Amino acid sequence: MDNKNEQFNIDNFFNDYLKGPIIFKSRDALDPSFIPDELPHRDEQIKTIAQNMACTLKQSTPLNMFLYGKSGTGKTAVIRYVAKKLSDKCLKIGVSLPHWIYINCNQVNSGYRVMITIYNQLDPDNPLPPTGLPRDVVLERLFSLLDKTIGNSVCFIILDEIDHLKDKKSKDNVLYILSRMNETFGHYRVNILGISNVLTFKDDLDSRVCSSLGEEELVFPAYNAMELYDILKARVDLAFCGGINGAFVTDGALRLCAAIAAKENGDARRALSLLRKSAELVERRGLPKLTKEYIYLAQDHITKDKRTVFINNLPVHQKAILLSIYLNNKYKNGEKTSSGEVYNTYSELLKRVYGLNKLTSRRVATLVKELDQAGVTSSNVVSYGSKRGRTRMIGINLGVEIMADSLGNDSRWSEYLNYVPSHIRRQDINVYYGKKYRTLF
DNA sequence: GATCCACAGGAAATTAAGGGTC
DNA sequence: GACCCTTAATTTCCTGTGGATC
Repeated sequence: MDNKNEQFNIDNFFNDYLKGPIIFKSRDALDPSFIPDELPHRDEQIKTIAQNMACTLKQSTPLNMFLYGKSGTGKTAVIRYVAKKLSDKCLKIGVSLPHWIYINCNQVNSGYRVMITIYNQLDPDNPLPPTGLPRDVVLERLFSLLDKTIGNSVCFIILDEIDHLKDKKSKDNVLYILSRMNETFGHYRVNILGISNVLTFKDDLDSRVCSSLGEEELVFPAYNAMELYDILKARVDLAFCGGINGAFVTDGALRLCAAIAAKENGDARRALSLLRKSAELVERRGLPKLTKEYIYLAQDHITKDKRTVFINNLPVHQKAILLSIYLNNKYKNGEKTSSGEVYNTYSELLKRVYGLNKLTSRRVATLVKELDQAGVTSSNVVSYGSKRGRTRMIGINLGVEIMADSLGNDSRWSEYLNYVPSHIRRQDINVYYGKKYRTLF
C-alpha cells in the first residue's frame, strides 16, 4: 500500500513518541512570558527602573515612567522582573505589598475599557460590566475602590502597548485622569508605567498628559546577534536536557538562530520561538541533535503558519478584498493592480454571494491598508496625471500556493479562485477580435 | 499657471449590538 | 420597557494630492 494512503495510528504514534529521546527539560523556559533569574544585557534598564521604584520600600510613590523600544527588546520582561524582586523585598521587610495592574492595550484599547479593567483586576469578585455604565459612574466607583483597596501601598498600573489605545480624545482623557490621580485626590498612591513600541507616541499626546505621564523615560535598544546568542545560551541550559555542552543544540545552530532574529529587529521573542519550533521539529523526528537545517526549516514553518493563520482569520469582506487583489495580480502576470480595479472585482464577487452587501470604496480602502500593514500586500500611491488621476497600486506578497491554500479553505470563496475579473475578460475579447485594446498601465 | 482626474484619507455621523438603571 | 450608555463597524462628506494636459 502507498504510504500516503496508510491510516494514521495514534496509539502507535504515542508509543513511538515515548520511546524517542527526552529533549525538553522545561518548554516554558522558551516561552516569552517566562522570567528567568537573570536578564542578560538589561542591567542598565533594570537599574534605572529599580532606582525609581525603590521608594516604594519607604512607602512613597515613584515617578510615572515611560518605556520605549521595539517588540522583543525586553521591556515587559524587565518590568515583570523588577516587580517580582520589589514584591519579594516588601514581603521580607514587612512593608505593604504593592498592587500590580497589567493591561495590554492591544486587547483593552479604549479609555473606558482601561478604567473597567483596572477596577475588575482590583476587585475580580464584583466585576463591572464591559459597557452600559456612564463614564463618570465608572470613574466614581474606581476611585472609591482604590480608596478601599490601596491603603498604605502603591498601585502600579502597567499599560503595555499603550500606543494601541485608540481615539485620541478618549486616550488623552484616561491618561490624564490616571496620571493626575495622586495630585487631584491627594491620598491615592498610583503609579503609571507606559510601555510603547513607538518612540514618537508622546508627540501625539495632550501636553498636560505628556508632562505628567513621562516623568521618567527609558529606551530599550534592540539586541544584536551576540546579545541574542547570550540570551539563547542561558535559556538552552534551562530548557533542554542536553544543554549546549551536552550536545543537543549545536553552537552553530544557536548562532544562526540569534543571527536570524537580530536581522529581524533584534527581537528576543522571535529568537526564542525559532529555537523552540526547531527543537520541536527535531523531537517529532526522534533525532538526537538540533542542527542549522532545522533552524531554517522552523523559520519557513513560522512564516507560513503566521500568514496562513492570518488569512484564515480575516473577516469575510477582507477575504473577498484579498481574493480580488490575488485575482487581478494573477491575470496581470504579477503586475500591481489599482484600487479601482480591486474594488470592481470585489463588487463582482459580492454580487455572486448570497446574503452579502458590498462595502463602500472608502471602507475597502481602509481594509486594503490593513492588509498592507500586516505585510500580506504591498502598495504605494501613484499619480497618472489628468487622464487617470491618483490611485493606490497594490501587489501581493504571498506565493500562489499560500494564497490558494488559505483562500481555498474557505467554502465561500474557494470556487472563485479561478474567477476572471470582467475588465480582464474585456481585454481578452478585444485581443480576440484583433482590436487594439487601450491598456490601463 | 490653471485645470483635471481618480482617487486617498481624515473626521464626523450613523447604525447596530450589548449592557445598565430606574 | 423606556431610556441611557459604550463600542465597533461602516458610511458620508469633505479636502488634499500630484502628475499630465491645456
